[in-house]
Order: sequence, then C-alpha cells, then structure tokens
Amino acid sequence: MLSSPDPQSLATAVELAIAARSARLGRAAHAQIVKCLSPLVPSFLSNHLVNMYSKLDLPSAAASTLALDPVPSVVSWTALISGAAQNGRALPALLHFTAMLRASVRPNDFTLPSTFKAAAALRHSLAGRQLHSFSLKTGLINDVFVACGALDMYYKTGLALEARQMFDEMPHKNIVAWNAVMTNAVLDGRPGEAIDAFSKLRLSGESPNTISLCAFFNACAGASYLWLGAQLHAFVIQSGFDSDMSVGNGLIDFYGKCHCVDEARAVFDGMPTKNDVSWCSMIVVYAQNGAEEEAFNVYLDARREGIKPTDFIVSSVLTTCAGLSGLDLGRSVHAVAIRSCIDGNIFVGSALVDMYGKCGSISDAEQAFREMPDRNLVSWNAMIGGYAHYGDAHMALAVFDEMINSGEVAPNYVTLVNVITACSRGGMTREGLDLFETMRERFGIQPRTEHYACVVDLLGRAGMEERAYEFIKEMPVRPSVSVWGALLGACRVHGMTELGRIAAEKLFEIDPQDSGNHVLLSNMFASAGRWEEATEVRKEMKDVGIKKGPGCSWIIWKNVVHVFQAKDTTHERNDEIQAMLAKLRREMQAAGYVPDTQYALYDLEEEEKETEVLQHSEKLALAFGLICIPPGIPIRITKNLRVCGDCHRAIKFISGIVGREIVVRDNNRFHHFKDYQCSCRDYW
DNA sequence: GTAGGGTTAG
Repeated sequence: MLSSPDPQSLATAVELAIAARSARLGRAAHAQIVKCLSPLVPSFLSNHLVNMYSKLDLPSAAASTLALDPVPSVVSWTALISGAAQNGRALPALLHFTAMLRASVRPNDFTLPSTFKAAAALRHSLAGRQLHSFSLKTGLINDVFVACGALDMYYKTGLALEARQMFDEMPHKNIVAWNAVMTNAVLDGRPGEAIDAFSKLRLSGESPNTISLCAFFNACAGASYLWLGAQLHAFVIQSGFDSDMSVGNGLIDFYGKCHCVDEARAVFDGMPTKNDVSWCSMIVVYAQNGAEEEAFNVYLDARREGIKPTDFIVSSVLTTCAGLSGLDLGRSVHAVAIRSCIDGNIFVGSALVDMYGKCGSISDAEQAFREMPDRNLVSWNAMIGGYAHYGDAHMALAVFDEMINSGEVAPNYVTLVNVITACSRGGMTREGLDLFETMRERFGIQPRTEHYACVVDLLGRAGMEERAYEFIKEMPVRPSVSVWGALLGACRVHGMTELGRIAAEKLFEIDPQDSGNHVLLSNMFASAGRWEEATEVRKEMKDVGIKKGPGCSWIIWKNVVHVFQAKDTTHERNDEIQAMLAKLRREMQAAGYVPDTQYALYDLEEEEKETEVLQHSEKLALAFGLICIPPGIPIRITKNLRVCGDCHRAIKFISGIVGREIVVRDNNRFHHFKDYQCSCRDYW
C-alpha cells in the first residue's frame, strides 16, 4: 500500500490552490485530505481549508467546512469573517461574528479589523460602536490593526468627529492610520484635508507607501491641483514608486481630471504592467475630455489585449457610446455585457438605459430599465432623461409619478431638471411651471441655477420670451451662462432680435471666449436680414481672437465615424454625395419644398443662398447615409449644434420621398423623421 | 496558518 501524504504537504497543496486562485485545485486538495485523513481531519487542516474557500469567495463551502469541524478554532472563524467582509458580503460577516461569540470562541486581534470593515460597509454605526466597546473591554483596541479598523469604521459611518478623536489619541500613528485619514477625507469630498494630512505624515517621519500616494493623487484630482500632483509625480519617479500599478492608475486618473490627456497617456504607455483598472481609467480620461472616438479605440485595444470586460469598463464604454450617439456600437457593448454576465450590475444597467436613451432608441431604454434587477436614483433619472431627450413629456411624467409612488427612492435635483426639461420639449408649459413652483415644498429640493435655466427654456419655447426675461430679472441667484443661453436660443427661434441682443451681451460678459453665443447672435441678425450687424459680430470675434468651434454632423457606419462640416468637400465619396444632394433637391422641389434661406449665414444672392443651405453638415451626412446604408435600416445622424430650420424641413421631405426613417440627434434633443413628419411636431 | 488602509463607472 502506498504511504499517505503527510498532513504538512496536504496543507501546502491547499496554499498552492490559493496562490493559483484555482477553485479546481482547492477542491482536489480537499478531496485528497478527506480520502487520506477522514474521519480525523486535524483542526489545522480545517483552518487551511476554510481560509482557502473564503479567499476564493466560495462562501458556502467555507461555512460547511467550518460546520464539520467539531471544535472550530478562532483561526477558522476569522478566515470565514474576513472572506465575507473582503468579498462584499458584509451582513454574513457580522452574522458569523455573533455565531462565533455564541460558540464561545473569543475573537482576537485578527478577527476585529474585518468585522469593523463589515460594519463600515453596512454604514451601521451602532454595530460599529458595539464592536468598539467590545475592543475596549477586551483590551484588543491596543492593537494598532484593531484601532485602525475602528477609525476607518467611524469615518465610513459618518462619525468623523469620533474618528478624529480616535486618531488624535492613538499613541503610535502608523501608516495605515494616516492612510485611513487621507482616503476618507477624499471620499467625503475634503481633498484639502487629505493633502494636509499627507504633509503632516511626512513631518512625522513616517514614509508614505503606495496607498498614501494613491490617496494623494486622488485628492489632487478632486481639487484640480495640477501643480501639486505633478510635483509629487516627480517624487514618485525618483523613489521608484512609478512602477507600482495602483500608483500609475492613480496618476492616469489625476491627469485626466486635470484635463492633461497627453500626460495621462504617457503614464499609461510607460507602465510596466497594466490591469483592467489601468485600461478603464484610460478610457474614462478620453471620454471625459471629449475624445469619445479615442476612448472607444482604447476599449478595442483592451479587448485585443485580452482584458476582461468588467462592470467598470462596460459602463464607461457605454457612456462613450452615448456621447458618440453610436447605437450599433452600444448594442455590441450590450452583447458583451450579457456574455460577461454583468448586465445585471446596477451601474451597467443604468448606463444601458442612458445609452439607449441618448442614442434615440427609447424602447430599448425602456426594456433595459424594466429588466434591471435593482434600480436606484441614477437609473430612474436616466429613464426620465431618456424620455426628455425623446421629447415625450407624457411618458417622462408617467415614469416620474411611478418613481414617487414606488417609494424606492426620493427625487433629487437631477430628477427635477429632467422632468422640467421634458415638459419644455413636449410643450407642457403649465405642468413644468407647476413642478418648478412646488419642488421645494413637495420634494424638499432647493431650485438651483439649472432649474431656472429650464424654466427660461420652457417659457422661451412657448413664445413667452418677455416673461422669461422678467423671470430672470427676479431670480434670487445670479443668472448663469445656461440661463441667458436659453433666452438667446428662444429669441433666435422666434426672431426676437432686440431681446436676443440683451441676452447675448450678458453672455459675452460672463464668458467672452465662448464662440457658440457669438455665432448664435450673428445668425440671429442674419435671419433678420440685418447683415451689417451679423458681420460686425463675426468681425468682433475675429478681433478678440475667438476661434469658432465648427458645427459638424456625423454618422457611424461599420464602426467608422464619418464627420462632415458645412460645405465640406473632403470626404472620399464627395462626388457621389454631391450627386445625391442634387437629386434630392430636384425631388424635394417637385414635392413642394422651398429652401428657407433665412438660415443662410451670409448676405448672398438668393440662388447662392439656396446652394449654401444645401451644403449644411446635416444634409451632407444624410446624403452619405443614403448612399451607403441599405434600405430598411434607419439613418442616424448626430449634430453638435442645434439642427437648422431649413434642414429640419428638408429632412421631413426627404424622409417621405425616400421612404426611410431618419433620426437626427442634435445637442438638444431627438428628431425622428418619417413619412414627411417629425416626432417633435415642429415644436423644438 | 488568520488581519488593516487602495485606483476605475452610471
């Protein structure tokens, strides 16, 4: 007969399974232990096994292994509790702790930190206090690990005063205590306090470690302290910390939040090893700095590198797709989410609702919303925002009522912005005003400047510009750019040139460099035939050195973004596009279309104006779409400015002539064109 | 043999 393996080598096999993070190896080691040593499995092997199952996040295997130990030791219990706490199962962790006490096993200095962590995760300050007094009575609080656990727990349960007091009273402040102070200051939105703690830490003679550095960069990112963070980056390079992955990830995020995209990329490219967090951070840097295409490319690179699409990555990329208005890209990411079994994650779900809403597929947004296993405030806001974008005020209000009645979550200021915007787009002026006037008493939400802007927009769209102006004059807070911008936009649509000029001048005062407002004013004069004033505004822009961000429209076809500017002839299929435009012009005119040349931007002869409006970017993009997208597939165009009035009329005609569905998303809302009609019913 | 503080998203 073969000699059995000795218990020590069996323990080694269990440890190897942990190191390899392999449940298969772990189960094999367990089977071998049972085969060789049953029924007398020594307690120390039982400890190893519980630890192994806990670390591999197999909670029921861990619990049943412990249950089969006739005398489970403090080590087994501790492994069970810490496994639960580390893997986000805070309530089971606390339940194990009480079960341990009931079994008359005394917790030790290794048990308490994990238990504090569980109480902190549950935001349960009473459980935390109870654990704290337990630590005091047993004297375990004198252990620095236990004290740090209590400190962190007090911060996370919102008792910052108790936490500070504990910290001040600690006889020996180790690096973990300092780090807990810093990370919690950042989490609670007090980056200055974290930076302050970092300098005190250095004065105390303690050396910062990678976690202190992460917290520091995080604080600099939150406060946009570019200079301070860049200085510490130099220190990081000197001290060799830059090869650490977490520090690198923190640096990427820091530079991204300070809008230094190239620096973030340089850190990313220079990292010796990258993980999913590094890739995700890089995607977010591009997405949050207006480079959605680049963000999507980084995602594709990550997939090619074999990076697992995590819930973080997928929700970030979905936001990118929303920004690009890339419905097909978004759908493909949705498929990835399903295959990776993360479509039930609340972040992913909300991002899906948001993406489908912003890409104009409201039924998909609704479906994604209804299928979410859990919903929170952000999910509801995304759904209401989707209907607002779509211009369906009735559905936005219906979902809003459903949210209130469900009692799941209370609305916040974003919710109110979305509902009032929906009322504005859908022409429900009375309902929108009612919501604004009662939001404070009904929902306890203080109106912010965003809400005032919504109301100005609401009145302006309904043709009540003068009333909107009176409303602005009576505002208790200083009107922001968006408030005056809403008035200017309304004046442009309704040809209220004089009031528009007042709004524009206020805008120039607040933000003299913004090109959009100058262009809007100039266009308004042009529409009114006041060419001299229009030219004057343009000239002023040139003199002050304002660069005009070009208006452009784009269309995504076969994963390629095709961008067009007005009068753009640079596209490789320009000849076909021009031929298509000429053909459309003839057919539209036969159907009764007359070009609306008030939207031409220059003082030209009538015929030249007609040619000018024909070359607007949305028409070029549409012509391109008609050439390459097969019949039956809706054509989706996105524009970075508001769609022009002539283009709106023309596209209504074209949708009927070619018998196709055309969806235009401008910076304001969606227009679904079908059979000579638009979903906005010409009210926008 | 068992433990603490961490980077990314809607």
